[in-house]
Order: sequence, then structure tokens, then C-alpha cells
Amino acid sequence: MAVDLELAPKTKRATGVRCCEPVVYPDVERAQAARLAEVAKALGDPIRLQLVDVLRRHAGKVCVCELVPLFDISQPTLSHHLKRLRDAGIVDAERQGLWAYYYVRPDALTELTAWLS
Amino acid sequence: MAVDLELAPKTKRATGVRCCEPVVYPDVERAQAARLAEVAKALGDPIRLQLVDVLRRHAGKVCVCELVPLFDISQPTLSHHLKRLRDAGIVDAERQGLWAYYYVRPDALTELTAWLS
DNA sequence: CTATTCCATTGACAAACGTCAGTCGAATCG
DNA sequence: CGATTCGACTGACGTTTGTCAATGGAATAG
Repeated sequence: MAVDLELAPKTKRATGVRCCEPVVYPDVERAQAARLAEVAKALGDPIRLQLVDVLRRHAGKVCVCELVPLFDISQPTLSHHLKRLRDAGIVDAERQGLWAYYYVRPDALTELTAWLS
Repeated sequence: MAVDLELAPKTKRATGVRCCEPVVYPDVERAQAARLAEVAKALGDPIRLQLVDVLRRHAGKVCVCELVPLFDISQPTLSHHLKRLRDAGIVDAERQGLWAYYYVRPDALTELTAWLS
């Protein structure tokens, strides 16, 4: 994932001399950065982060009706946040009759965790 | 950080019976979630994530003029992203004469890393 | 002093986001 | 059947975001 920047110690340069040569950034990097940023973005809201936190603490699946009273937001708004987490691939849902059960997808956060560590 | 949700197996309930009791969410949680989400949000853009990635690979400080050619964005836009990272406490800068050197603040990502792990 | 270089800030704009009230479909109870 | 419940979706709203062109301000070169 590295970009080999030459970290030349900056000294005074003559006027008209460019500061540094352009460095090509590998496209592979960009694809991974896009994936990582997408996950980070989905976690970039306090409510969504708490949702993931609650879901992660339960090995099993959690009913939406249990999540609603945890937050001071309307049910449609919570549903919207859950959809955003679903779109980011972080959680998934399973309907059983009238209820919907959410859970964190295994390995959904491993790439981001690995990058951070 | 846990919230003790009772994960009662859902079964059919009589009409008019509430699904679950409201659970109180500790305020301490919310403060930490706000901090974590702020950091995650700052990382929730591909360019900012790549910026942090580049800065992390260099133990020392990196001149802005070295960062500009890495991305297909204008210099003001890059400056804007750097400011967002500064505001989130992820990076900091140091001016030396005409140049500005950026670096990742130590421990800026430890809380998020710990939460993810 | 004047010209130049580096970087931040401003202003503007379209796009995306967080939120809610309202609604709807599906499933269940009576 | 009709009434009720769960959860998603729609439309609307104000706010935030990402981006650029233009500008400004500080420091250096000549």
C-alpha cells in the first residue's frame, strides 16, 4: 500500500524551481482507499456507530424493535441508518415474519481494522 | 461500553402488547461514540484516507508540496481536506518558513482501532 | 523593493446527508 | 373479515460536504 515518497529535506530553492516531482499514485491504492473510506464513512455517524456497537455485542441477531428505544430518533430514521449500514456491507438483516433481525456481517470490518493497526 | 439488551427470543405477541421495554442507553456511551464517529467521519473520504495513509508511512513530517501531486484535486481542496483532518485531531502541522509539514498525531487512531478490534 | 513561491481562506455551487411526518405492504391477532 | 403491529419507503426540509476559481498573506529570491 506504500507510496515511495522521497522525503528530501527541504531547503531554500531558487525561484522558478519546482518544489517536488509529481509522484504517481498506484491505482490499486485508490480502489482499496475507496473501500476503506466507504466503511469509515458509514461509521462516521454517532448513531450508526452505536448501532454497530450494540449489534457486535450480541453474537446473535437483534430485532429492530429492540433498537428503536435505544435512540432518540424516529423509527424511519433508524431504518434509514440501518439501510446505510447495509449498503456499506457492514450489517445484514433477516426477516422472520413480522420482525427483522440485524447482525454485523463477519469480516465486514477486518480490512479497516487491519489498515488501522 | 456494553448495553445489556435482553435478547429475548421473539414469539407471537398479543395485539396491543408492546414489543420490548425501552432500554436506557448510558450517556457515557454517547460521548465515546461521538468521538469515535468524528474520527471515522474524517476518514470517510478516499482522499483523506489516502492522505493519512501516506503520512503514516513516513515517520517524519511531510511537506504539503509533496502531497499535492499525489491527487487529482486542486491545491485549495487538498488544503481543505488537511484542515478537516486537523479538526478531527488526526493530523497536525508545523510551519517552517514557507513550507508546512504534516504528520499523524500519535495515538490519534488508537481509540478507534481499539474499538474495532 | 518587486516578483515569486507556498499554503490557507473565501465565496459559490451542486450533491449528499440526517431528520421527520406520512404512508404503505406484509403479517398477525381477534 | 377488520384492526393492529412491524419495519421499510417516499417526499420534503435544512445542513453539511466536496470541489473549484479567486484571493490573500507570509516568506524568500533576485
